Amino acid sequence: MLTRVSSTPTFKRLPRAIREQQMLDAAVRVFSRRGFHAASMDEIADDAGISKPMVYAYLGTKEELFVACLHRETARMMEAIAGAAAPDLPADQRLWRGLRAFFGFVGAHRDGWKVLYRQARGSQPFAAELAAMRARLVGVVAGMLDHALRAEGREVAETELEVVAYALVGASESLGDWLADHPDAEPEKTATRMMNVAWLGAGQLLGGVTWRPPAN
Amino acid sequence: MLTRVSSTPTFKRLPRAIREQQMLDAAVRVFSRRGFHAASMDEIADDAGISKPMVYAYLGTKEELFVACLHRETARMMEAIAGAAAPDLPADQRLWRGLRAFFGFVGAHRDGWKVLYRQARGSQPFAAELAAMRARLVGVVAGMLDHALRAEGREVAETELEVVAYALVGASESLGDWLADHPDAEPEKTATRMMNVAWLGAGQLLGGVTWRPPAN
Amino acid sequence: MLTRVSSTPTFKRLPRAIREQQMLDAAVRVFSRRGFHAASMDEIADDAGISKPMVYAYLGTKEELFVACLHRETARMMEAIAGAAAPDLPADQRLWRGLRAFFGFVGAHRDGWKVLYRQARGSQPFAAELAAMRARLVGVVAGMLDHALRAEGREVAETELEVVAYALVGASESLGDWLADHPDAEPEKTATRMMNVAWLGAGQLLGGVTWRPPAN
Amino acid sequence: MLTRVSSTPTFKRLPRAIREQQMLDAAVRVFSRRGFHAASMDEIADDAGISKPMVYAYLGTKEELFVACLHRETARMMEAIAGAAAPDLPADQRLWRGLRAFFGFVGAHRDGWKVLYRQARGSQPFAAELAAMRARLVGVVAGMLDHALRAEGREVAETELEVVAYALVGASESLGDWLADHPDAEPEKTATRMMNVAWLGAGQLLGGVTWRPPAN
DNA sequence: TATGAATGAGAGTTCATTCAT
DNA sequence: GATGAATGAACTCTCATTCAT
Repeated sequence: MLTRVSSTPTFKRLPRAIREQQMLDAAVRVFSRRGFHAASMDEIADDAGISKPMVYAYLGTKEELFVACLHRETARMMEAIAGAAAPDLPADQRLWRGLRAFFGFVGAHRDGWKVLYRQARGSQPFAAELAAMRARLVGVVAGMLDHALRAEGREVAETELEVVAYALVGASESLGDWLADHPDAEPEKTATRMMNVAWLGAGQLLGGVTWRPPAN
Repeated sequence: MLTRVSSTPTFKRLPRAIREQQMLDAAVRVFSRRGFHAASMDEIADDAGISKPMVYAYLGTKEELFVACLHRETARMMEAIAGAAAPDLPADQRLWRGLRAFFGFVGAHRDGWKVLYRQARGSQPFAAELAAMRARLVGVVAGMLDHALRAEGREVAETELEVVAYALVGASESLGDWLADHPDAEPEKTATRMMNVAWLGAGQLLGGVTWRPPAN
Repeated sequence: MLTRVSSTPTFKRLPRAIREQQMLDAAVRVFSRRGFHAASMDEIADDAGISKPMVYAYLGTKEELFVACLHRETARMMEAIAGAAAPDLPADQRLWRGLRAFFGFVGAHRDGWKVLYRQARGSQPFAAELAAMRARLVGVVAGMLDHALRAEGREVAETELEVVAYALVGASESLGDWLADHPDAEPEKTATRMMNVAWLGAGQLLGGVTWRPPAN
Repeated sequence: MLTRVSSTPTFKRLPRAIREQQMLDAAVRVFSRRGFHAASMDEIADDAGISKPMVYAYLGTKEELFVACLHRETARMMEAIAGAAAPDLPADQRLWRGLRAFFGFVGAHRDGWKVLYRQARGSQPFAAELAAMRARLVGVVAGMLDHALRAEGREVAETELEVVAYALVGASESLGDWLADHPDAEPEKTATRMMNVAWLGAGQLLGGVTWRPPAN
């Protein structure tokens, strides 16, 4: 029930760009708290301290609003990672810095991460967006592995590489998700652990060691 | 007058036990297709070929229905895995069989998997259920690693082990998710790949090789 | 949700007359507990230890069932009162015995009374039934007053009498209602108090004393 | 093209305060017509000439809406009575004016009265509200009696007084209910009759005359 | 620019009632 | 005589979305 509240208007007539960021912040918060469907435009507007029609005027439909959140968070994350893993570093350095940036981002933007990882996934309209981002990540990781591999004069089928990369990305996502739910966990430590699993496991593969299923 | 005779008579008045399974099947299908919120009880009832009130009479609320699905699918999956990874086998054998069972299950019950992995996760009321299952898996995997480790006279802090196990489980889940979306992919092959990453990576760790973050 | 319960059937294949009374008992209980609308045929059948179709077979529609309850309780109450207030007694004796019987009935059949007084009243389909019963009571009371009056050689317009009688009946109903809600109250005492108000007030009127509104 | 001009434009976009009153009016009408359970929010919205969501937005749940009606009508009635029966008048004057105000209110707000008297009573969630109002009335009446009594140097046990007051209030309610169902009845006349019963009956009691049950 | 007022459409849930066995 | 299985129809409540000011 709508109860009348005499609210002291905090800031009015803000320039559009700022209002939009406020709204996106609120939307990310609410989507992360409730999930896409359970989130209501009312709550988002409230949380942004603004009236519903403004949200529609600036960011459009609920779906469009979610996509906008997705875009912003995706961009932020990819930027953070790309900025850290400079392509001219040696492979292990790149991987390490990438992981550190990734877990750093998750730790600093837990809400954004939940939106990205938990809401977008599985909801048909947004899965594509997410898949694209993951594909880019997988590509980058596969590239690193391939590079390191060639440096040692070895070569592995592309599919093979991709699955390994996919598994590494998946493991990182899971650990990231775990991090998002544990406010006290340290991103840096988590990154180190992931690096251990990733680099050593991959390293073996790259070194030519392979496990093969038994005959039966 | 033309009387239609339906060659396949839609069976009516079925005993409860059967109807319940039909409903759960339908529910799993619809939840996997739409997600929890977007799924409507109407669609589930329709898909089960029965009227809505029966669903409520037998399986209760939408939430309770979802939990029932969750239970059934979780149980099925854990059974499949536990049945395959007999505890008296050597660690690598257990891991391998467990993974094969896991990917086999995902391949055979893609809908069930989506419900488990994509819907339950992140939706507050169900996350706990899921987390419990994952915890059991992580525990089992950590146990395997620990066992293998001790066999070689080595030891690793429990937390360390758990994070590694968590990463392996996470990677498997991601690969499972990927499998669920690629109808043509072969579960066995996916299992093999995962085994490679897991066993080799873990093997290194167990062998005492460790990666350390650089000074800066 | 319908949960399967393996119930040990208490008595089966009872003769119709008994089953009907069981059902009416259950119905009165449930209607009194929940009110007409909030009561569900399911709960009534359950409370009677019988399946729903039997209720329909024996007592018909929910509305018909309620009317049946109404009839039975009304008849019981009128019987109790009529049996006590023999027409050959002096007026004050009749009034006193009638009141005692009335409050005795309410005290002994609190559920029945609630059905009568709280549910039937105001619900269009049943109000008539109730109004009829009240009319009979009012008639009896008015008759008593008239009789006593004539014995003293006085006379009062019929309308006048009826309103007084109506007020007395109303007061008794209210006190009855109060009694139904206070399990520890003593019916006899309540009857005495009502008798005081009724007999003295009426007595004055009958004695020719009248209160008149002031000029303004 | 024929453009219709509605001479009485159905005003739209009314301010909240007005709409709320319109809704309450409609709700009282419908609740009185159908009873709480049988009334549907659809019908109430229709009757108010507005869409359902507005009702929910302004007045909340069906239950809350009913309570709001209850509050408004209770307040109105108590105000009418309290305003009439000024405490500095002699007891009989107060009683008379109170009764006149009461029956005047019932005559003028028949719908409101039905809601108060017939729906709220017996429905668990609202009975308390009603009981509170009745308790206040009973208290006031008992106070009047006590006052008049002491003026004559007499005294009666509190419980005794309360039951008498309760009976008087009950009688008035019943007469009020009768009035609500008889559009042609005159409130003033009904008040006079009630006053007769009340004042004379109470007067006797106050004068020390008492009726006692016979030995048997 | 900004918002209170307003609604169409639909979801979950329950219930009286009836078959078919 | 007795019941488990089954449903059409309502009803409460919510939400994304849009006017009109």
